[in-house]
Amino acid sequence: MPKKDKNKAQESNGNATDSSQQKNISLKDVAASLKLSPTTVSVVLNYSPLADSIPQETKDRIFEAARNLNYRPNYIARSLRNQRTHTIGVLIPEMSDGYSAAVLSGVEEKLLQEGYFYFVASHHHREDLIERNTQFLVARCVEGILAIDTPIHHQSFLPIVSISGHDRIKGVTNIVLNHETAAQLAIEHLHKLGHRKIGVIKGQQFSSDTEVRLNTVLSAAQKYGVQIENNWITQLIGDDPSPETGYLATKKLLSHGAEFTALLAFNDISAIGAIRALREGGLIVPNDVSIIGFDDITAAEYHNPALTTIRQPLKKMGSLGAEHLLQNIQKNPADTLSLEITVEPDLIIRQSTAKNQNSER
Amino acid sequence: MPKKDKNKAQESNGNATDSSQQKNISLKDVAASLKLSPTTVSVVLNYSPLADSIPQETKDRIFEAARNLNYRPNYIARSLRNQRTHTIGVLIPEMSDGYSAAVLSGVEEKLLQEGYFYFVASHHHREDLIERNTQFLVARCVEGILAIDTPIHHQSFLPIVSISGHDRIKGVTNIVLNHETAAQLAIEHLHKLGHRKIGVIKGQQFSSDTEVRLNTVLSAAQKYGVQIENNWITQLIGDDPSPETGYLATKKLLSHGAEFTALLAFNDISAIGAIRALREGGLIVPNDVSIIGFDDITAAEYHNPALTTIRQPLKKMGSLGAEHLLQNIQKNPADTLSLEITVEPDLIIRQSTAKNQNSER
DNA sequence: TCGTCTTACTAAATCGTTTTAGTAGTATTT
DNA sequence: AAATACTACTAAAACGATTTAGTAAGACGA
Repeated sequence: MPKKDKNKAQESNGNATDSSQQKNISLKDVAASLKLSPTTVSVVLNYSPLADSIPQETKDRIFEAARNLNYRPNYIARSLRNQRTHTIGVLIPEMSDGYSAAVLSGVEEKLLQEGYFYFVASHHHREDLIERNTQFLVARCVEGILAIDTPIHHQSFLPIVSISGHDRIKGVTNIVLNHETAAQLAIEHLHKLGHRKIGVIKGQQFSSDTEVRLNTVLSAAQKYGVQIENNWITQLIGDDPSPETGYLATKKLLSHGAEFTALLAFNDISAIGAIRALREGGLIVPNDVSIIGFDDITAAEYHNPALTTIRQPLKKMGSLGAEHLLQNIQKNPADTLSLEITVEPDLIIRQSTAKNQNSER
Repeated sequence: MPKKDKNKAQESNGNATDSSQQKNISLKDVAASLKLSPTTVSVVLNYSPLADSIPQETKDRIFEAARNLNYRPNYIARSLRNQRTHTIGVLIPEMSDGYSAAVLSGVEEKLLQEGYFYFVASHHHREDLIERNTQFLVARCVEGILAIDTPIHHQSFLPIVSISGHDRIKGVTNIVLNHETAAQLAIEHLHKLGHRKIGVIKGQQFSSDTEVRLNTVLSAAQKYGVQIENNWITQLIGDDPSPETGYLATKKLLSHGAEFTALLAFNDISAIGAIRALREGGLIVPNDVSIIGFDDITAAEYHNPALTTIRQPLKKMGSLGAEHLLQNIQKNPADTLSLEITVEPDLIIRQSTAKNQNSER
């Protein structure tokens, strides 16, 4: 009776087409094809210690059958049983602003390495969407949440890691830039070039870095004896992710004749807008005004003039964030303490800053 | 015996802290608290037609209990039972190149609207990673795959939509730019400005648009009587996503003294690199050479000079792709036909192109 | 020879839902 | 007054894995 030995999968697959056709093979099918129980097959395929007593010969048969039938464990069933989804949720303000994407690339690399996937949800700086998306992610059974440049107000039963967030919440790990060093690098650089009067473009209200950035810059300025008058400070308005906001902010600054010799922009995007506004005002960068950006996005290097900027290690911040989130997931939620991890900025000198040539001002 | 009426959830929650503490409430818990069966609770909460015979009063009690206990159905259990994950997989070359992010923002918007989430996996143009990531996504039980600028070689039992892909595979829906129009817009624009000798920067070998882009440009050039010599064509080499590749390609072009008056770059990134190379070669854009980019990434507008470019509606391509993928998922896999959906490019005129002033060449 | 150990497995419970197939009890029809 | 239909539910199977708690058969020791 050789016919009877034919296994199920082969029988069900009438014409021998390529592998794209057949219905999914379950553990039960593999077990049936071997006349073993699902239990045995499961423990063997999972290298469970329970399989210690199973003879090697049987194990080999099981592995072979699994291969031949192209058995792929059903992730959903496994997740249900094990109460692990190996999935995390990522909250970002905006997909297409460059910043989030840079951080995400670090996040992705680390997560994939560890067998995790992630869901992304963007909230466009709207509080209600942050709340809603968080709930969606929790409903999807993510094991933790990574909040990129996104304010987090309540603590949660899920592990949370916040990247460039500025709320101190119990149990939330923060990945932040060393803002003191960043401000110091910028001010020191301009000071060395002979600038003593500096204008500043603040970030938008909603941007989590806005406040620290300004404060650290002001105290660094004081330390170096550099002058920053209140009316040399302007602010980005609105959530347009293009340089337009920086352009408008700088126009306003110029309109009341501020007399700084260098300008410190909130980020590279706004620095680019600022340069355009200055050029339209007849001021050449860096000859008349030096300008320094922040972040070091790709465009910074290839802008004309190439931007001097304070680089944030965005990709690294992403992978660090992912790493700590996974650590917290492993841990008992009770003993995850609030941690703050600081990464260091770099000063990248290019062509948008130069020696102060205004002997007068 | 009033004590006995206390329901489970209240009992288990010793001290009345905020909602962040309690363990998850299951359907069974809700049912038990009402002394009903899980069946009844399930049909009512799902508005199943089976609930028709349940009196309104009972329904109200059920809804109320669900609210009070803060019942959230377990997505995993539901997915297992219904064989639907409401999750799709997205393949991209690179997270941080701007292009993918722009498309993704359209994808995300559409998917979230329809209650779907997505997993992203990037492959950095490596065939083995494309293969591996696809398998990972399938193992995660995604309902379909969206391939962004990613070559797809085999058909699959899963619905696939390809955005800017160029393989025609049975059952795969393609979202593509109208490349003929794009080429025509570019050549026509340069022709109108008096340019008759045009250089071209081809894309990398691995980029799916490379071939069509060149072919459509060549035939448009022929149509308009514009000259493109073979040695005025250069190619991007390597997978550096920065303008460096465009810079190097253009250097090479200049090194053997090509005499074009306008240059058509593969994309905006390479156009930016090209401009730098030209400038270093003593050629001013657009006075000496006009240059036209492709894509219209954000940086294009704020570059100096602002780039004239052919805009691809990337976000729209993303949302169209997502839309069609969801449609194919609804359908019977047998009757999804190979479809090609074309989107239209726009010519965006800025400052990198100008009238041909080289009377001689 | 009885009891204990080891080997090589398996039955059944479980994760949290949805769905199929009932079942009492009452109301309506014939 | 029996047959039928409706109301208001429930028990149990199913989705596809993992894990707990066995069991039958043979080996070994006292």
